[in-house]
Amino acid sequence: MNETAAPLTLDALRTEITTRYEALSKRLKQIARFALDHPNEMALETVATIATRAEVQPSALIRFAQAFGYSGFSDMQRVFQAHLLESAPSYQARFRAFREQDGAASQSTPERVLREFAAAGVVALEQMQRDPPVPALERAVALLAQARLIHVIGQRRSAPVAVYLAYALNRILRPARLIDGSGGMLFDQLGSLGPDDALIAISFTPYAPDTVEVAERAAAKGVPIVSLTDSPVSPIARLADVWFEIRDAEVHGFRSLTASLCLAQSLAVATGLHLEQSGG
Amino acid sequence: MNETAAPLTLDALRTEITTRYEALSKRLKQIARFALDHPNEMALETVATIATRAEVQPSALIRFAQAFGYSGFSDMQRVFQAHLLESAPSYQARFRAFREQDGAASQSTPERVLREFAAAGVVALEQMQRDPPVPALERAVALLAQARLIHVIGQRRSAPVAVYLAYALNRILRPARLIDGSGGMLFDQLGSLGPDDALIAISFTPYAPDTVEVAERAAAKGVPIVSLTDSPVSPIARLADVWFEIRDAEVHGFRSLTASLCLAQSLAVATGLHLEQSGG
DNA sequence: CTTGAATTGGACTTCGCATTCCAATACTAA
DNA sequence: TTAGTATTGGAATGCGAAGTCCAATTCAAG
Repeated sequence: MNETAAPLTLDALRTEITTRYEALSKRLKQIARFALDHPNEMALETVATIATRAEVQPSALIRFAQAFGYSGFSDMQRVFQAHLLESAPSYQARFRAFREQDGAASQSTPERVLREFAAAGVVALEQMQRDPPVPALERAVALLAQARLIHVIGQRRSAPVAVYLAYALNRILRPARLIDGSGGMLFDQLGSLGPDDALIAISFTPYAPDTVEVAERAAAKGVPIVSLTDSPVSPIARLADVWFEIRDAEVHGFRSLTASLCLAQSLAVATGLHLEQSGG
Repeated sequence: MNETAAPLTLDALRTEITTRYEALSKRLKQIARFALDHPNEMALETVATIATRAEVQPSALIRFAQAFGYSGFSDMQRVFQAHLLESAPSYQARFRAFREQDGAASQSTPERVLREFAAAGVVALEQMQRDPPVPALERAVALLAQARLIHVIGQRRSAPVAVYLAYALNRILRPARLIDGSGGMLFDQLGSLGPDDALIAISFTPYAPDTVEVAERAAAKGVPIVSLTDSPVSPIARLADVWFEIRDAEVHGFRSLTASLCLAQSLAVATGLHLEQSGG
């Protein structure tokens, strides 16, 4: 048994394995090679399975893990799993990692809050950059470019996004109208909705009932719908012709709007450019 | 038990979950959402752990897997694991592909626009993180925490920020009122303004005249003002007790709102935490 | 060879997991 | 309401996994 502290990252473990490789016994060398060559199997398979693949005894794997300071195989396996998560496009894991690294922080100073929101926003935007919803964007742009009048609805936390879209669409000369239900006339505003129009609906859990109902009525009238929402099973996603799944981070119980607004802005500007380029 | 063949890929499973979602029972819906939202946990964690996270019974997870044609949970989990393995190596390649393509930018595709906005947002947020306006934040929080009623004004591109602030402040139980001038009653809404209140004014070049005038009238009445603006020489910065200089990036003639909203959000949440911590 | 130490194989034990099952509960329809 | 049905919670089960241990084997040194 070795007394070194067990490596916490796969990189550290790799280094450790490499440097100590020559000193290992025959069987442990065999496992070391396998671990370096097949990190994914190390992350996902059971001891028995890996033992078979590597052509060693299960117990040898436990010894190997213990030789590198882990309490057992499962303990070491976590390192391999964590690595898999990091390299996968999982922004939640990375965000959690960030917050934990931030660590000691007992108090929530305004500065800390700001830093957290900024960090969450960066992660969300990077995620969106890495994995942009291209087909949806293109279809949405085409749809919005030819609509006679674009109606926009979004309530509570989605209201700012709706307000922004209405503003931006008007600026690029696409007639847009915000359905804000002021004066209790929410559904009265729907009178003029027709199949030549388009509706942009924005809603996140818990979905505002009014938004859902507006989308339902519009769908019934054959109005094309573009949805910004958070899940494929959202009520407004299933009604939509084009829908975007937006993963905004949540800090202190408040969802960020960073990704939503970035998408809204892109939608408006891309529509504008589309019109320009097609001689609009 | 369902007789459909169990989906073999995560994409197929996602589709299956989505289409059958409405027909699922309450608990199964809950699991469906969790599975769609946290594919990585589904891949790596044990039934017991996932059950805890998703707030369901372990047995419900087995039922869920079986409802989708799998023999048990472990069977379904393999699909999530396979996906993790696939996406892990490819992510690096995709990222590289993006950066290379970035160079030869001839056309403005929707994808490019989205990427530009995301990149601009990241830069703005990183700058804010690097150089956070701590003293202003702290003074603003103190000011907002003791205001009787908080009035918020912001027009055009600043409107979303104002809408968001009004929403968020109300959520943390700080009475807030949006001055939106609907029905042409902009200045009529100022009647109740008093020195116990506070005004948050948001405006960027070219400064909306109405916003400036509201700020001026408020200042004349001795109302404390917090300004979000873009320059120390902005008309609403001069009038303010606390002001923030926000440098949001501009892409294709459209200023991003990323930094503004990040600050707005931090302001609201920090105020909320301040009240909690001081026993409000 | 012989001896002692290190390494290894593999049966055994223990523990924790996925899965089952049934009683309790929540719905639904009459 | 009430009866019947679907859904759910959670204890009980059995199985398979990780981890232990010791006898067998290999290796090194004299």
